[in-house]
Amino acid sequence: MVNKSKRLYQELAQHLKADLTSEKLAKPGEKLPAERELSEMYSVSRTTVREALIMLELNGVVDVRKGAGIFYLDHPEKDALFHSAAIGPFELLQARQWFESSIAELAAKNISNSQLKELKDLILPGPCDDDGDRRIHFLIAEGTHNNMMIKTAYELWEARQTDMWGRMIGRVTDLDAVRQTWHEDHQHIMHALMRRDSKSARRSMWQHLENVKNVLFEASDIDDPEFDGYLFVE
Amino acid sequence: MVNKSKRLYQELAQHLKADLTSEKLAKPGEKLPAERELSEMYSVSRTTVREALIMLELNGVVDVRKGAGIFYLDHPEKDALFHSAAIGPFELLQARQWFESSIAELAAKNISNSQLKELKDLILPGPCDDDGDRRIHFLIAEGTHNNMMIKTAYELWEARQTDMWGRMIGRVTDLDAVRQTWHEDHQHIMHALMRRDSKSARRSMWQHLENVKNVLFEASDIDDPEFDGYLFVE
DNA sequence: ATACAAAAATTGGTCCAGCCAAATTCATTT
DNA sequence: AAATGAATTTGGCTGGACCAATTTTTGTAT
Repeated sequence: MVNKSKRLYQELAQHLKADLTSEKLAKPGEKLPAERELSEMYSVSRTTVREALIMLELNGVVDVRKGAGIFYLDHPEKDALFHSAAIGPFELLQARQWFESSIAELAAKNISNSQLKELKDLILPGPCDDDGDRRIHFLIAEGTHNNMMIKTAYELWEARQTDMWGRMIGRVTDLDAVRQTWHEDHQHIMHALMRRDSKSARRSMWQHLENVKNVLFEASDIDDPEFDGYLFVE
Repeated sequence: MVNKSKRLYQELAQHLKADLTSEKLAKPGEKLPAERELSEMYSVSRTTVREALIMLELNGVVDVRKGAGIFYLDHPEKDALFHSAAIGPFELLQARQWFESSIAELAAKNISNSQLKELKDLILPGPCDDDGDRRIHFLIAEGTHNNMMIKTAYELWEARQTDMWGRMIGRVTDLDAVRQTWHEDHQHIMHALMRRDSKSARRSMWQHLENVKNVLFEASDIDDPEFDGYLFVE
C-alpha cells in the first residue's frame, strides 16, 4: 500500500474497487477473501479493511454478511455512480439544461406563492454569488413539490464540484458582467414562474443554461492537459 | 445504545444524524464532540464511532479533519438526499416521465448503431422481466453518451426499491397483459430511436411511463395505511 | 503589551489482539 | 441419504496503544 496523503481506507477502497472490476479478487456474485486475508494481502490492518468495506458497501459494490463473507454484487451500472468524478463540465451542463428545463416547466405549475415570494426576495436584490445561485436553482426544484426532482437537482449541483469547473470559472475575465447576464436570466425565469407560464419557464431556463455553457466554453482552455475528454459530440 | 439487529455503526449514524438535525450535538458549521467523547456519550467503542462517521461523511453531513475535529456541515438540502426513503412511487414516476423523456430525445440524436443493436436484441425476443426492463431504460440512457444522464437514470431506477412499489406491483392482477403493453411501448421507443426521430422518441417514452402510471394507479390500494403521502397534486 | 517561536494538549488515523455471534462446513449418528 | 450437532470460518465489536496533524498554551524576545 502506497501512502498518498488521502485517508488510508479511501485509498484501499479505490484499490479494492479496481481489483474487483478487473476480477482479480472475485467475479460478480462471488465471495471475496476474508477480512483477515485482505488485511494481509494489502498490508493494512483489519480495521482499515473494514472501513474500506463500509465505503464499498455504501456504494453498492459489495455485500457484507456476518459469518458468511463479503460478496461482489453484480450490477455493472454502479460504476457510473462511483465514477462520478468522470463527469465533465460540459456534459453536466447539458444534463442540467435538459433536466432543469423540465423542472422549471413543472415548477411553473406547482410552485406555491410563498415559494415565489422567497424566490423574489432572492433574485430582486441584484446579482448573486455562487451560493445564491445554488439556492435559486434549488428553490425552483422545490417548487415542483416532487422529492425525486428535488433530489436530482441537488445532485446536479453537487456533481459540479470538480477541479475543472473551478479552473474554468476562475478564467472568466469579467465575472461581474457574467453575473449580470445570469441575473437577467433568473429574472426571466422568475417572471415566467409568476405568470405560471410553464412553456416560457422551460424556454427561459434552457436559455439561461445555454448562456452558462457559452461563457464557460469561452473560458475553457484547450491547452489544459486535463481538458481532454471533457468535451463531447452534441 | 439499543441493539436493533442492524449493524451498530448504522444505528449510531442514525442517532447522530437525528441529534445533529435537532442541534443537540452541534449547530451547523460548529464542531462536534471528539470521537473519544462520542464514544462515551453513546456507550460504543471509538471504532464504531469512526465507522458511523465514515457513513455521515459519505453522506455529506459531516467533515472530519485530522487533528482539528468533526464539523457539522451546513447544507440543509442534504436532507432530501438522506431522506430518499420519503420518495413515493407516483412522484418517482412523474420524475421519470419528465427526465426519461428528455433522455430518450437526446438518445435519438446520439445513440450509436451498436447500442441500437443491443437494444434490438433486448426488445425483439418479447416481453421482458423486471431486470430486462432495467437494462432497456439504462441502455437508452447510455445512448445519450452523457455520464450525468446515465448516473441520473441509474438513480431514478434505484429509488424505486421501496416496499410500496413491491406491494403495488404485486397487486397487478394480470401482469402478463401489462408486460405485453410495456413491450409494445418499448418497441415504439426503439423504432423512434432507430429513425433518429427525437420528438417521437420523447413522445413514446412519455406515453410509456404514462401507461406505467395508470397501471400502478389502478393497482394502488387506497386503504393501505401507508398509502398516505404517496399521492400528490399535479 | 505585542509578536513570534517552542512546547504541550487535543484530536483524528492506524494498528493490534482478543472475544463474541452468525453462518458455514464437516463429522457423526440414525 | 438425511438429520443432528460439533468444529471452523467469518464478520461484529471492544479496549488499548501509538502516531501525526492541528490547535492551544506557554515562554521568550522585542
